[in-house]
Amino acid sequence: MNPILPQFESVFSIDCLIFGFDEGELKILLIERNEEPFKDLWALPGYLVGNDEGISHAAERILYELTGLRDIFMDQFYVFGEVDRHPQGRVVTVAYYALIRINGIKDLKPVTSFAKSASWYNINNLPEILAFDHRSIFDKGFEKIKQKISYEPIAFELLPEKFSLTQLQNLYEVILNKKLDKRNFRKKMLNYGILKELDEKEKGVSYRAAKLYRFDRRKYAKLFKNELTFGK
Amino acid sequence: MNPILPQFESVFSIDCLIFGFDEGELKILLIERNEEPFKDLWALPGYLVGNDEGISHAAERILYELTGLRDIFMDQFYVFGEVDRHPQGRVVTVAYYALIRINGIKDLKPVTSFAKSASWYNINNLPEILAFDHRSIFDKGFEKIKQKISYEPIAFELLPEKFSLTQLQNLYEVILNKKLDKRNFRKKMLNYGILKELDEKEKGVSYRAAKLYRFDRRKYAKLFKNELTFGK
DNA sequence: TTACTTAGTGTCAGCAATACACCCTATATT
DNA sequence: AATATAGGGTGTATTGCTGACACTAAGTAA
Repeated sequence: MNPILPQFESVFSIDCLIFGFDEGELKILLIERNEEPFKDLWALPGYLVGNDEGISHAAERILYELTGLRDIFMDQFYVFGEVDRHPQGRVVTVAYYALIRINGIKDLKPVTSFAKSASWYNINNLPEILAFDHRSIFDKGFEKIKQKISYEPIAFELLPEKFSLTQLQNLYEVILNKKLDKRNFRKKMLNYGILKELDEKEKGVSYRAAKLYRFDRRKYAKLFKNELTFGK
Repeated sequence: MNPILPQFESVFSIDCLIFGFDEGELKILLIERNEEPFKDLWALPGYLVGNDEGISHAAERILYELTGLRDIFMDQFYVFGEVDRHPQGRVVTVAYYALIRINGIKDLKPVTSFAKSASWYNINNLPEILAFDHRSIFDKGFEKIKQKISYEPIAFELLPEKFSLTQLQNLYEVILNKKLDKRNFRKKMLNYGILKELDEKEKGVSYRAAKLYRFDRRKYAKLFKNELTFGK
């Protein structure tokens, strides 16, 4: 029943937490495995690192192969290296998160043979069981994102180029898992001075259209002064 | 000149940034290599992870072998996995930082054969050249510590159990690399309510002795509410 | 007793964080 | 044309934290 796969001594892999924000929901991309072990279970997309391939290169390659996307915001956040985390040998995995803009690309075709499908899951509604230790990887990565969103402008990586303040606030609310006050949120965001107000408005809504903004990377650089809590 | 060492295909190692605070200076522990490659150069203490050994276990073991210390505050902070970072093969290294209390243990005897000595270096006065990519590892790790000290109570891991506010402030100043105002620092620290004032005073000083404090882990738990910047 | 060295303390101003509720505007419906 | 609907957009008062700033207190050593 369980076909014996080639045994390996010690290899590295990359596993990716690919976050996307769509229709007010924060989602991650999972693949349905088509191979043992954990055949038919959902897993984080990931793959082995080549023998002559740098870790960060591998991460970008694997993301590209799965999503067709390049130049994506991604960073490693933890290494999972317990001896028994892979039933067939020693696999140390470097976990990355990636933040992508889901525009039209909701349904990604799995490119790799070991997956039979890929789909987006709301982070509050993941499959009960994930393959390997992928549940812990998710937990740890989501924690990081939560922390990071409070002091780095990662939210903008998840939104379209042009977005409304309401969209931005929704994203913060979903990640932080709490309601924020609309007036305070806007005051604070606009005060940072890192948003550029555009001459455009939302389209296709059946109510008053909201102004659109763009993240101003240039101005953001200035904000780097507030890195540290202590003043004098 | 350069003896050929056994070639390996793909292994992983741990490298440790071991921070200590002593006599008002922040230091890290370096070893002087006794083996090629980079013989006679200074390097971060580290070693290969065993084939049947978990990453975190290896980190603790390696730290123990080098310092004789257990139950130390340590955490991984980054993986360095470029193909050419080790001249003799593919070595992916998981970098950890560890924070230890230097009490009497200033001079550690190297336990491993590949080191001929170990010593503490002031972080502002490291050797010009470190082995491998250890300089980048230091830079990245020190950045993390800097950030972390502003929102997690890691400073206390570096101080003795009982410490004065002046000691604590010195440590912050050294890590953040700036002078802090004494009154503001004390006000802020004491307001957090995570310090327990003791009935003891400094001893052996030739001036007015300072009150000693202890970090109150229990009360700290409460402070976890301030994790996120947004209130309502 | 004096000199020296570090410990220890309070206030004010400015700004950011929070709490809170109503009118505006674009579209869809009748 | 009038009305309903749904989300867009706005201001103020309070409170608490941050940061600037300088002198006295206490202990030791000579």
